[in-house]
Amino acid sequence: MASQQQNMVKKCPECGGINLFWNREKGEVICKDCGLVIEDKMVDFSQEWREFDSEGSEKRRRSGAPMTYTQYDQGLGTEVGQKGDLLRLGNKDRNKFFRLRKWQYRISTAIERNLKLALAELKRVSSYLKLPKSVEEESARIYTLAVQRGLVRGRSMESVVAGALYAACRRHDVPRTLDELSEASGIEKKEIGRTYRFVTRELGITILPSNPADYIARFSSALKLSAETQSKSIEILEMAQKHELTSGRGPTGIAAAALYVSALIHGEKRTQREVADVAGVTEVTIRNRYKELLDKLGLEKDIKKTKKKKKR
DNA sequence: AAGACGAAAGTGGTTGA
DNA sequence: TCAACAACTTTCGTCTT
Repeated sequence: MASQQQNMVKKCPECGGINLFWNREKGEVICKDCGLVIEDKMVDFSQEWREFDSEGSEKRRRSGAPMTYTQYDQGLGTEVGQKGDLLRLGNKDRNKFFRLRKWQYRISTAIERNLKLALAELKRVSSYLKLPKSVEEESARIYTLAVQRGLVRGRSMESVVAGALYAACRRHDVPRTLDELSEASGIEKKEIGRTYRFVTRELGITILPSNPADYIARFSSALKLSAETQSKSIEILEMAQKHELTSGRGPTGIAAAALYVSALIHGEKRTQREVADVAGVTEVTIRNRYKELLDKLGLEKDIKKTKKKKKR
């Protein structure tokens, strides 16, 4: 959880300058000395407050007691308001009772019902994808905000749930591909992408382009590759980034190609088809990236070496 | 026969006038 | 708002192992 906050950038890795500018809108850090855009894992923690401030001051009371967004009533009781219960309560609890009822009163029944259904769906998809609890929480929060803003209108509930999950995955550096979300939720890929973009834009959530390296571990284990192959592919990725082969390209394609090359080098050959399937890209894309990697990084020798070794 | 490779046409999204 | 554009996909034919 805290890992994302730990590696904040203090110095520019390029020129060592400390004159850094944090662009909150884009979630980027820019070095004013050399102009380098430092891509660091960064989460904008500020918008949570902005969202609630704009809703009204009374909502800020949620700071304090831990609440969970994965329950539609946020962990508070649902049967608040039964008059019979009130008589049995002491003074202290009576205050609590009034607070809770006041809280609940503010939530219209329509939103409540929507949330109840949506969060059930969210949990279903989340457990299907084996997502960590933190991501589930985050996506539930995003969805709740979306509902409060009326962003669900005109869109299917399921697609917004999928969009929120996708956004949460990206923010927590546990990326799932759109294909995986699509399979788990039964929503079309482009629909998820659309609502994802819409929701994040409307809520002012900034999301960094996902890092290809984040995919490696998952793809690697899906292909049953060795740990050496895995770490080699990370090395390849780092080299590729230095040669500016990664910008503008789909991260999954790059990760897949790096893994494919790495597997060749270590004599753990997988077909392009196999790698393409787990990465959710086509063989053609892998071929293109693969070719670029060989051209710019001069990896041909390494591959030839392992071929010769095999013959002996 | 299966996998690797490459060309051509199509798709959805971004960008710039 | 529309057209140009880049990245990626689909499809299909050819070459290699």
